[in-house]
Amino acid sequence: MDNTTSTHFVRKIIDDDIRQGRCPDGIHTRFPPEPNGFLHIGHAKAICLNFGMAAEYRGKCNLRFDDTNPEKEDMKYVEAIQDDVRWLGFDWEDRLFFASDYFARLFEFAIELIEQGKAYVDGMSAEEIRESRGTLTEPGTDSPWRDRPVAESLDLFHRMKAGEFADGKLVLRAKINMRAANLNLRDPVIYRIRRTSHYRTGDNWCIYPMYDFTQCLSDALEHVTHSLCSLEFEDHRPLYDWFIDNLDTPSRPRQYEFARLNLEYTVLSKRKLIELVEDGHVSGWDDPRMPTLSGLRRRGFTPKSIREFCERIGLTKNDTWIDAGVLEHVIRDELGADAPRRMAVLRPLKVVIDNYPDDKEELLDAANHPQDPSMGTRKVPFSKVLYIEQDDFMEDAPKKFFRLTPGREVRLRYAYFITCNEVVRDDRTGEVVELRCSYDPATRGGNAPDGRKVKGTIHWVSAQHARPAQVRLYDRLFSDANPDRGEQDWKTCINPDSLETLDGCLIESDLAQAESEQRFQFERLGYFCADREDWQRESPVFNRIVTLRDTWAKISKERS
RNA sequence: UGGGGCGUAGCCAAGUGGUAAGGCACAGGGUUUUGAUCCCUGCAUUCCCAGGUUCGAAUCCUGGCGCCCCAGCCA
Repeated sequence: MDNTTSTHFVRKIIDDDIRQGRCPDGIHTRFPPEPNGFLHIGHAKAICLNFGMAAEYRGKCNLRFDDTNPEKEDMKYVEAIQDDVRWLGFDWEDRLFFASDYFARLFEFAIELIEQGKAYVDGMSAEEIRESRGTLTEPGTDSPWRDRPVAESLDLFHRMKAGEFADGKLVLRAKINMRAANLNLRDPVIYRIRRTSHYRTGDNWCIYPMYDFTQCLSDALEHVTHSLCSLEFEDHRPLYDWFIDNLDTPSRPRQYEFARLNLEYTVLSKRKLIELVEDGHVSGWDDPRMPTLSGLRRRGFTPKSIREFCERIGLTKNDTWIDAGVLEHVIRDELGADAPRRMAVLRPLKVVIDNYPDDKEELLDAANHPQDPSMGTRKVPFSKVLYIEQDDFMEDAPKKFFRLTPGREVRLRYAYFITCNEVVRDDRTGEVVELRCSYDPATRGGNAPDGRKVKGTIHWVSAQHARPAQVRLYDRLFSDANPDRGEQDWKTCINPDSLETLDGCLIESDLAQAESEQRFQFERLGYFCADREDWQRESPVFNRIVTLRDTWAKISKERS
């Protein structure tokens, strides 16, 4: 295990700030989601960073909903987001905030700006504003309203608030510099009229502040010391600082930017995730194939594994694409150590042990975790008719196949050595429907007293004791590592085989007693989780979280 | 042709003038009643390129090149 916690650049900044005595009251961060969608693994990176730094430096981290756009936001998202942050393992204590709670303060700040002659009410249309903004290479031009008297702007702004103007008729703009090389400084709009009911403030307001104005001032009001955001806001930092420098704020926060996460074989843009949900490509925000936290949770990922993932991917300003294998690795690593082992047969093939008494049954000892005796053992019932995995039998087996094949002996895990003597086929289809085998009573438990070895060990269940279950096999949602690459529409590379539902699975009987969200290793297959939504004792449903590493699959794939 | 960032292995990532950490992936070997786990071993003569400074450069200087972001009354 990797024990080198990196001193990434944010830690260095904080260390330096502390050393220089810039944070006398400790460090204070915040996670500021907009409640317009569900949180995904990319947000987890930000959450772990913000709450993580606060915890590490014994500071505080607020949860603040950045809800300044009533057209997109909704209460159902604020609830889902809180659930997800809590599930991830973080606690904002009594510091649950909403930017919308600051609307009155923000309005006052705007007045303060106008009074200083640093903001003005503009009467140009959205199109006119866009045209006068200039381009990347050409400067913008001043609005004819730019030098409107302070008193007039003040009056107009109050009347905007009072609802005297139609949507889009007027805006409040910061008076900075229309010729600035940084477009964000070309007199940005800071308030717009939007006669839309807000999910929290209702119809109290018909003017709403913009992000740039809201974010920095909210940070200042909350005494945030380190405002961590993603790289696309780097260009906004001068604006962030401009508001703070020009207003009488209770504190002086600083913004720092890091690169957002890109993960192979998925998409992490809110717009695209919404589209996947709304167009029915997935069953919902919590579909186990989704990179959302609720999706990962339903799939069976643990909060700890997500946190570990966020630790491993590092924190820099580089554009990064994280290998899908990293996520698989962290969950295998955790569950490999923690998950109790059970046997389950996903695609059953009937096996009859001819020389085993018809009505006999016995209970065999099986370890719940071979590497961790403290997890104990259990009794597994054995009888004449069993089921094994179809993949564990091959009629014309290549040399390297060391599972069951006619005439060869294998071990049934924790049970007996068996030999396949006869293959029974369906008369019409020719399909193998049953294997007739014999067992060696001396090999009870899986060891031969004469010391003979078998190369293969396979899992099994007893026909009369096993319970039926549905198992859902998940694969990556996209067939291309980067669905946005090239000209193609990202939706053309949605993997049509990302979900396979298996209905005739047979599981050890005690698995049917599991609680929803309980995780197990199905030996030789992978890690599985009792579905959070659909699990029922009468009809168990398991989701495959991830397979075990499978060298054989690799070998057999190379052969074909 | 503007501004802001970023370039160290297939993917992440340390390193800040003293001779390229670590993880993932991959390959080989050992242990094994899970083809799993675990354990070894290998995996950048070179840090985007080219010059320069220096006894010594991924680190400093100069000049190139490449990639990402910005022209919402979104965040």
